[in-house]
Amino acid sequence: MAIEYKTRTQLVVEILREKILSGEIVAGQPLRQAALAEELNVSRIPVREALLQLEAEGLVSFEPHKGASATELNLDQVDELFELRAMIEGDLLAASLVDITDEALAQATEILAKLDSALGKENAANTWSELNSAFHNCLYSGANRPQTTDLVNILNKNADRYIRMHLLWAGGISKAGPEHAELLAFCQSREIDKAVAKLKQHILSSRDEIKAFLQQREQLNS
Amino acid sequence: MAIEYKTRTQLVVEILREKILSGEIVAGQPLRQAALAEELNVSRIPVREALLQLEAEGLVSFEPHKGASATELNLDQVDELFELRAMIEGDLLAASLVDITDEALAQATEILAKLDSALGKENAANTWSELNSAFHNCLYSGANRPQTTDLVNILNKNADRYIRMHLLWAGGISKAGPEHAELLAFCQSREIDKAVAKLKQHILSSRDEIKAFLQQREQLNS
DNA sequence: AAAAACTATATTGTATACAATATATATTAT
DNA sequence: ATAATATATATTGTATACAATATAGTTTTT
Repeated sequence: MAIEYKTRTQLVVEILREKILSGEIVAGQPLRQAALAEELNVSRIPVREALLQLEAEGLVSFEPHKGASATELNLDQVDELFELRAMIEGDLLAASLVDITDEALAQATEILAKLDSALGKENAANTWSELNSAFHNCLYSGANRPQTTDLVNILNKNADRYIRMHLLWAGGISKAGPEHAELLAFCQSREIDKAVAKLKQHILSSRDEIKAFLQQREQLNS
Repeated sequence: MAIEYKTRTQLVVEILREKILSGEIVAGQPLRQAALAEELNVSRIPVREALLQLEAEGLVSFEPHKGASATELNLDQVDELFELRAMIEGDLLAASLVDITDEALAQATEILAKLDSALGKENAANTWSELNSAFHNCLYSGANRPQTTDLVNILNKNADRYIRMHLLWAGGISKAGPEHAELLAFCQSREIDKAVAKLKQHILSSRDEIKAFLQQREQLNS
């Protein structure tokens, strides 16, 4: 595997994204360019460029002269995000299943096995969300819709924070395991309608769990 | 109306976006940072930041160490983009019509009148796309889905290039006028299903016209 | 004391200068 | 002559320095 030399901007993007997704950088808290630059041993230029890119991903809000901060979604926004995902990913899956390869399905099966075994272990949240994203992307690989796939991945990066938080604090998406297996079964038998329905239900049920968790936490803080 | 002082980066974003949408900057042609900086009387820093923002909008592709260029959509990508729009905007309209205000509908009627009268005049492409976007946003205003609305606007910025090109070179989206009127009528009578169907058909028919135009132009160049 | 005006400070925005990388040209080896 | 290597040039990436703006604190005014 060739080592890819990245620009400092790219490195900063990756580090900051991970910190936001993992919750190390708390939403709402201001992101001072100078402080980040010193911490990461770069100048403010790559930090600024990284913040702009993260803003495009929806993870950061950047106000001129005021500064940047990690974005925080309220309950309504979580609702909107997951419903958008359900619609777009449902459509993408339908398009994909028409001519998905057996190879892609086999790969999805492999990833699913890893996913299940990852759940109990340490550092579960990080590996889980990576594998989860790989699993879904595998199922969408037949669609041949690069722009839609990019969009789905951006939306997922946003949802990822909440999924991870839920995994860490509440012990995980309880129904995700069996739902993934059922989804994959419908894909393998090419039952498109059932697969799409299962996928949507899967996304919306994780939405419900996350909303319930957020609501509960909100009450504790008030 | 208060004068808003903008950063140089914001100004450069607006100027470059307009140049790309209007076709002054041809797709594929490299965007040299130094040249743009000199032309716009700024340093390369705001130019770089502007290019990054435009990349997030999908108007520019930015490769590390290689440079930036305006993106060019091929036929498949046009297809994908417009189908994505049809799905998302259809859903958004359905949600909006449930509790859209009479005020918003009245405003849409006003904009539609301006749209029709703008078609013949000079500078039609610029004002048309602005009014067109305002008209659609008006119809979606009842949905109260800020994230989806943002997304729709980004997708529209991308589609806009093709719509403008088509307006300029081929005399316009021939069916847009009557389609808009029919769409508005269904919205006013709150016939949600018919309105959504009309909207989707409207978006997809503009896709067809644009694809036909692109195909024709491709044959001329080969 | 409350509001307004004026500092001082912190922070962001941008120009300049230099470093790193890629591309084009020239040189050498086969 | 062609391919490979080396050099020069163009272009991008990033650090530093300075300018502009916003914020916090202070003083002045009412």
